[in-house]
Amino acid sequence: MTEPVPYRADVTATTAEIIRDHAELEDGAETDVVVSIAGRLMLRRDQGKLAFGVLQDSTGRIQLFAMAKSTPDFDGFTGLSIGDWVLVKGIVMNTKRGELSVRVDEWTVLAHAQRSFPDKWHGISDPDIRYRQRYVDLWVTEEARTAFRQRSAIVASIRRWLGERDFIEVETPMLHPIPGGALAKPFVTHHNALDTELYLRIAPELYLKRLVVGGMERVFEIGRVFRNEGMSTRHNPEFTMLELYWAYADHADMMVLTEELVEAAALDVIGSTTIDYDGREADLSTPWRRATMEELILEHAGVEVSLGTPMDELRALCDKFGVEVKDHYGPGKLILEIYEKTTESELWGPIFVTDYPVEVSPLSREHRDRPGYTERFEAIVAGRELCNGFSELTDPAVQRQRFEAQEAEGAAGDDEAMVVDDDYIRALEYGLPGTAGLGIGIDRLIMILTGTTTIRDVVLFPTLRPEQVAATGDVEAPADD
RNA sequence: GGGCCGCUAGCUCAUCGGGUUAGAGCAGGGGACUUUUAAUCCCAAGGUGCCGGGUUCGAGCCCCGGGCGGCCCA
Repeated sequence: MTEPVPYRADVTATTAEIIRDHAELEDGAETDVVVSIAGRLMLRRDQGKLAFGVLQDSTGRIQLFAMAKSTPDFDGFTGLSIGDWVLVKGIVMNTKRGELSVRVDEWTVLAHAQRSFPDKWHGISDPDIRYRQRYVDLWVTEEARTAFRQRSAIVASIRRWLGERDFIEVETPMLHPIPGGALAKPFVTHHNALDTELYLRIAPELYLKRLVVGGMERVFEIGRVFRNEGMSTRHNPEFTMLELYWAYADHADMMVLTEELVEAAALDVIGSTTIDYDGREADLSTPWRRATMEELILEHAGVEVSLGTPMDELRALCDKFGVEVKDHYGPGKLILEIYEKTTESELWGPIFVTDYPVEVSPLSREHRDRPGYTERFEAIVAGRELCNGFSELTDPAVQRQRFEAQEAEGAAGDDEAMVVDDDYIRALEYGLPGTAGLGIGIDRLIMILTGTTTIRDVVLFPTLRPEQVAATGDVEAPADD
């Protein structure tokens, strides 16, 4: 047992409030304003019969000023460790050198830091420690605090914006009997009571569209999805997705909504539509450019392709560009592969890439003017794939064919292919009006708006290999298998 | 999965053509100091050099295997 800490503390002010309310205080002046503030002691400078400290709370930092003649247990105060939580009560004052301070007239330890805090100047530079011990990183890394505060603000802004437009927020299952709604490998788990396999959702899509069938004309969900795939600076196995569905609207409406939503979030949180990202600028102001996938392939790869292009020609192009293809790939898949290999990484955006082939878009409705293509778009913003949206496929018979085509791909070895979801088809049979859908990667959006190039810097606890430190007492060693 | 790079004290980093006892700052412990700003000064302490093999009279350093991380690629 270590020393007990108080159950509660009476805090009357934050450091930010004090700084805001006393900006004009003259050097050496004292006020009669008494405050109680709490936080961690981040720095301490003992000076004989005086001591200075820096207290940090969730809003900022302020100096503490202690005097041997007036601070109770002065020696105890100067004996505090960096990282200790303290409650300090005293007047607001300014030192002779003009540093706004709280005089330590009373103080209480709220918790002792039993472990040494990181270097007070360099902080933590080891990314592994930053991610594994976020509880320390958040104290010592200003950028981390800022990023997560902004993350919260962005999500709140999106919720508000959608609420103002009569979208209602829902929560659909994360445990799916059939993984669906995206082309991705799921995590598998087991439900004991039902004795059945369940999958962590790879997308909420099919449930949300069931809700449109159920009469929820404008519906959205912000939640975690899980994909059992590799990790990188832009992929975490679990990430946050916004999906929304809008009855009576089509993909063109949805592109307008998308660009307006992103613009609004940027203005709301960043205060600007111009962002610096990875040393380059992007202008998020509406409208964004729209171009078909094939137009963009022509621009960037210099080749003209379409679903009418002979298969051997498409295969030859894939070969030329170094794309690995499988025998069962149709022309739509080949065009997508060419796009991804030659064009996608060249795009900076914001831009809507439109008219994806039916073959690679099993849930999208066929384009009203271009057979074989869909009314689907993805947005590229600051070189990142940000979202995916389309006019939803509403015809149950066609949806069944698409699912079956997917199953055939699965049989051919594609482990990301979809399987038939009979209940979803049953829902469509009850009638789904023309509806537009959208999925936005919230983590990616936050990266773009906050200028962060690693998803791990916008996810509080990114997925890491489990730590295995035996004997140090840091982490229990896992039992041998 | 492949390539490159890294791993030294709680944290940030040194050290070397293989050579007594692996250094420093910060943090932590002692002490000095009545206006500091990463305060300063003095003292003491702090290490399985990621792990396991190998080469060598001698390995933190060279070689092999493994672990973890980063970046790039698939």
